This record gives sequence, structure tokens and C-alpha cells, in this order.
Amino acid sequence: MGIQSVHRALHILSLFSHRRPALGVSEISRSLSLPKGTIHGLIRTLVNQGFLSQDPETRKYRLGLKIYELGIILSGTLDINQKAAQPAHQLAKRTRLMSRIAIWDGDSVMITLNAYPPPYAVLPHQIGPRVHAYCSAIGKACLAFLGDEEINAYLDRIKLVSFTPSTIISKKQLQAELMETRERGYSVDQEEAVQGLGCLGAPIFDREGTVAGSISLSGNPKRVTGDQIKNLAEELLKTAAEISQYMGYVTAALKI
Amino acid sequence: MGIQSVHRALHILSLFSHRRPALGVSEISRSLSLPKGTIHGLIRTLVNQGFLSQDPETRKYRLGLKIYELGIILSGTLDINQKAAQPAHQLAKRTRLMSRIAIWDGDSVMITLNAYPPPYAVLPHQIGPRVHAYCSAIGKACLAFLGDEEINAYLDRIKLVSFTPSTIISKKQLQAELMETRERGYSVDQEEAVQGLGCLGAPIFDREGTVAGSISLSGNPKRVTGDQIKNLAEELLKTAAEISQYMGYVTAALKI
DNA sequence: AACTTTTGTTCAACATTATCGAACGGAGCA
DNA sequence: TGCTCCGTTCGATAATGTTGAACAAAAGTT
Repeated sequence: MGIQSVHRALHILSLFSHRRPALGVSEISRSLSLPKGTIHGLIRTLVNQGFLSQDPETRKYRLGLKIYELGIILSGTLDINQKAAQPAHQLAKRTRLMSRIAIWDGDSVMITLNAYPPPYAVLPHQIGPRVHAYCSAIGKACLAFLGDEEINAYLDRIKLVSFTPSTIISKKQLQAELMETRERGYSVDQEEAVQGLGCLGAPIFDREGTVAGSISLSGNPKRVTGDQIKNLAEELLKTAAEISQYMGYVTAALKI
Repeated sequence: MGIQSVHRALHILSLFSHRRPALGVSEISRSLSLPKGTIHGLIRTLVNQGFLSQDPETRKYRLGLKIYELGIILSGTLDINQKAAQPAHQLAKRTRLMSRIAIWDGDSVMITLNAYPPPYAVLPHQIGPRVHAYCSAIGKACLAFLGDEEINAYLDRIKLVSFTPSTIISKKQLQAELMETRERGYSVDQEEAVQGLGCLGAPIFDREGTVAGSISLSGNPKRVTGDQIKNLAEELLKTAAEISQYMGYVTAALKI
């Protein structure tokens, strides 16, 4: 029923699970009892649109970021979430307990919203999926450790929009800040994206030594200033180094 | 490039955004400059597989739960998340600040993991998307307010697996518990799913008076016992009623 | 180090398959 | 009531995806 090729493509996506997060062409071919050539064509289209991605090492396929992005859009626009977000957060605030929203689906319940009591109750869009790179510690931690050309290309094409009085909106100032971040080893965000939220960020490197992502530490801006900042940054960098190590990164000291 | 019909179907999915969460056939037809008939066929296949769902009122289409589910699988099996989960949680615990993981994608950063300090640092799988209905307050809150036939059908086909010593594994006991929940108006979970986590749950109703979902309150089990339980439940029910009202539900008292 | 097996990938002929556009019925509005 | 816009159905057409064999490149085995 329905359009054959689309049906098959979606069937391929549904094959991925917690237990089977990465699948090869032959594996999928066997699961669907279809020739490898057919599967390959479908997969190529899915990869082109970001619904799948290929692991360059194992050559197996994994779910793509597009799916995650759409999932966030769904949860953000889900009717019950829109209606429940504010009441749930207020309830969490009053009771100082965590509040969650779920919907009935199949034989189990699917959590669609988490509301934490203060001080972790940050603004809804801040919990969201995408954060601007130039005004967040977690974004600057990635950005600062990319190649110089990449940073320049980024600075050329981006528009700097102000969210709080502290947001950096000068490109020169941002570039200086990024260079400082790189020397320092970690990034700082003092209420640049969200009023009332201070953050520290550090890059995470992968096997090839390129930036795989970043880790941040955030909370009351008063906790992320002055003397304490050094201790927190040290903790953060230690954790980032640990994760990088798990990712296969060999530190400069060990590389020799 | 790639397979035309699949390419088009994925293009349709990519059309949805925070600003445009619901789209009609004609709207999509115009966006892609394709005949309505073609779009309809693609959409029907997407609906069949749960990647889209149709609003019975407006007849417009929204993203389907399958997408959300796949998104969760992705974030749960993402390499960097697997490596970073434990270190990030420990960091959050040591610093008593929130820690997050992000990856660089496009010109911004995508948050893939949130780690909260205790007491909100629940177990990873507990934050996940799917929760068994029979051993969680948020699940029982939905289950108890479904129709009797639906409950019986559920009890017939489900297997009760034990997660903690408190998990209910007798179907008779579960049924009694559900009836009690229905009379009481809210559900209780005293470490039935996760050791060290106590929860209360309440149903959320929609326009038609059927269960749309549920809301829970969770934290230290000691906070969810004895005398305090009444006060918390009252708060919870007040919030649930408020959300139900936003959903279009008219309370029994007002129905006359 | 040479072999075998299995993997992902490419390609061209074929006929199955999706596309198209017009027509239908229903909802909402003037 | 008449109008317009919507989602939906359907059958003819040919454009489209499917197929299976053949390729190259890893991975595993001897």
C-alpha cells in the first residue's frame, strides 16, 4: 500500500533501534529481502537529505541529524506540549520536584516534555536543539577550535543578532574573543544568549584531532565569575579531555 | 539525484518547522510545485508509516511520532553521547551545575545531551522516550483512565517484568491498583520503575474527554509519601485540570 | 603474505511503477 | 443558496525505479 520506493525507504529508517544503531547495505538487504542495488539507491537518497549518515570508518549507516532535528520540531510543536509547558514548569517551581508530560502510544508512554524546578529551569528555547554558535559558551567552544579558514568563512556569512545587552555583535570583537578562547582552552558566556545564565565551554576532539563537539557547564552567572571560574574551568577541561580520550583522541603530550 | 519519489517524500518532511508545524496537501503542492495527486500519494505513505499524522479537525498534516522516536534512538546511540554521558553527569554532580553536550552542525551547535546535578539526575534510560505503562506513575495515569476494554486488552497482551523489588508483577494486583488510581484521581509510583525515584501522575483529557496524555511529578521518594502526598497530589491535579482545560476539555461540572 | 569471503558500489536493459491532470465530494464562507 | 477552496480518488501514459550481474575494496582466514 502506498508508494513502493517511499514505503521501502521509510522501512529502512524504522529498522534502526537502540540495539541496532548502525546497519550495512547487505544487512538491510537481507532484512527487507531486496537486492543490494535497490537498497543502495534508497540509502543514497536518504543520505543526501541527511536522514542517514555513513560512518567513514565502518562504512555502515546510522540515523542522520535531520531526524533529530525534525524530532525536536515535533516535540516543540506538539499540541499537548504547547498547552502543558507553562503549567508544568510552574508546578515544578512550586513543588521543587521534576514534572514531566507523556502521551499514550502503543503499549507504553512516551515522554514529550521535562520541566525542572529552579535553578535548572532555563528558558524553553534554550533547552532546544539549536544554539547560535557566536553567543553561547558551548557554541564558541566548537567554533574557536575549528580551522582559521573555517572561522573566517563563518564570520563572513553569519549575521550577529543581539539577544541580551551582553551579546557580542561586532565581528572583530568576536574574532578576538575566539582567539582568546583558543589560547585559554575554554570559552566563557556571561549572559550573552540568555539573561540569568552563565556558561563555560570546552571542545571535544575525535580520533583525527578535529572538533567533534563541545561540553558546557551552566547555571547562575554568579557562580561562573571571578575566582571560581578557574576551578570550574579546570574541572570542565578535565572532563572534556576524558571524553576526547574516549573518542579516540590522543593528546599532544602522548602523540610523540 | 537519487530516487525521485523518495527525494520528494523527504523534502515534504523537511518542510515542517517551528513556524510551520502543520501543512495541508495544497500548501505542500504549491511549495514543491507538484500536482496535488502526487503529493497525496506520498503523504499517504508517510502517514501509513507514522512519519506524518493527520489532524482530524483541520485535516492538515503534522510530523508523526515515529520521527520523535527515531530522534531519541539517534541521540541515545550517538557516539559522542555514549562517550560523554557518564563524564558529563559526574561533572554536573561535582560542580552542582548543569552540563550539556553539543555537536557542530551547519552554522550552529546542536545540543544532544543534558546532564543535571542531583537530585534531578535520574538514570539515563529513565530520561528516555518510552516508559512502561504498568510501573510508572506517568504511565498508570494514562492507563487507568482508558476504557475498561482497553485496559483488559492491555493486561492480556502485556508481560510484567520486574525492575525493582517494588514493581507490581501480578496482573490482578495491577488491575486493582488501576481501579484505585481511577477513584483516587491520580497514580502513585514508589520506586516501582527506578530505585530512588518516587512519582505521582495525573491524566490529561482532550476535547472529546479521552486521555490525551499525563503529567507526573517525581523526585526523592521520601518527598512523595505520607502526609505530603496529599498536598502534592492536589497541586498536581490542579495543574492537570488546567492543562486539560487548555486542551479543550470541559469538566463534568461545567458540562451540564 | 596470499588467499578467500564479504562488503559497498556501479550500471544498463526492462517492465513495473509512480506520475499527472481532471473530476469528485465535502467543508467553510459570503 | 451559491461559491470557493480543500482533500481525495482514479485510470492512461511513459517516465521511473528495479533488478541482478559484475566491479573494486576491505576484512577475515589460512
